[in-house]
Amino acid sequence: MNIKEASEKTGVSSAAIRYYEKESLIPEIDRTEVGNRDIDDRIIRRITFVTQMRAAGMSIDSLRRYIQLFDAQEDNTKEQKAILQEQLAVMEEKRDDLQSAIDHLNYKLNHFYDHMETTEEELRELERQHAEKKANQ
Amino acid sequence: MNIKEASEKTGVSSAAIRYYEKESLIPEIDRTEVGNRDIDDRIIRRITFVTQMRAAGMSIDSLRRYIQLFDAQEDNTKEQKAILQEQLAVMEEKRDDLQSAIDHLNYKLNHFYDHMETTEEELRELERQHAEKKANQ
DNA sequence: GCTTGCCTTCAAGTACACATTAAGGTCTAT
DNA sequence: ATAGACCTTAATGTGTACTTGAAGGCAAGC
Repeated sequence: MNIKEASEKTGVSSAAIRYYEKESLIPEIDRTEVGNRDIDDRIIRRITFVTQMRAAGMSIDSLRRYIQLFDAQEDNTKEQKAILQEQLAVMEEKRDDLQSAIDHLNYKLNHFYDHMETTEEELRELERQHAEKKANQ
Repeated sequence: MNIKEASEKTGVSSAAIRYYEKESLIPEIDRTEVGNRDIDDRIIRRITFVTQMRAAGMSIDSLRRYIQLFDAQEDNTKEQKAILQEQLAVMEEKRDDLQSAIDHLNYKLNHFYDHMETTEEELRELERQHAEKKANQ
């Protein structure tokens, strides 16, 4: 499969696929005789994995670190698990934040009045959370 | 309240507050006699609103458009509601995507093997979704 | 009167994640 | 054999969302 077909299959642009390869987010891709990339299903799966993690908010840099660990020969399953679990925690927090914002918007929609501004109670709660986060650092 | 206190209260940097004002995400802030910003709770609430929507993935540009509509004199409640509802839909989709990725990672953690790559079935499902999205455009 | 610490504006710099362009190679069809 | 549609690398450009730096003003404390 050439890069264009891979692009169409994954929804990731050709330029982005080359970029991912260069940045070691996906393995080095085999080449045809004339030097064109020949992409197989293993690569497609890796691209798809990258896309999912990117959509979930993982940065190129974090992804590279994880993948390098993964590709290393040593048995670092524990470390890999830890990283996955860390990422999972980040994503769950993101999801919860998103849910809060959704609740907030739903509230505003239901009480459609002064809806652009946070209410006093909400503000106090947010301030409390902010202070808490700071204390946790 | 000066800009530094406002920054500490909201967790948004002084520079970012100035930037938000310049970009009309928050109203023009009152000044003291010497020209320093004097920030009241109304502004704090607006900053907090912006922070929430930003964290939920709303761009500066979309936010500005929404806020400009809101600040306009005409009665455009319906339009505002529509925009809020649109944003709500975007956020819910984001939350669901995030949940899918979380499920995916959890699965990988539980079947810790070949976990970096998407399975064949998942791949087929993703391809299906991709085709569907394309068809919807 | 000088340092410290806050503030101001305006311009320029930065990080991320690609996208685009340039210059050229290969393959297929007409 | 020339066009068209792919491909390659390398360098440069782009948009977003700020951050940082320069140059200066104001007020308090030593």
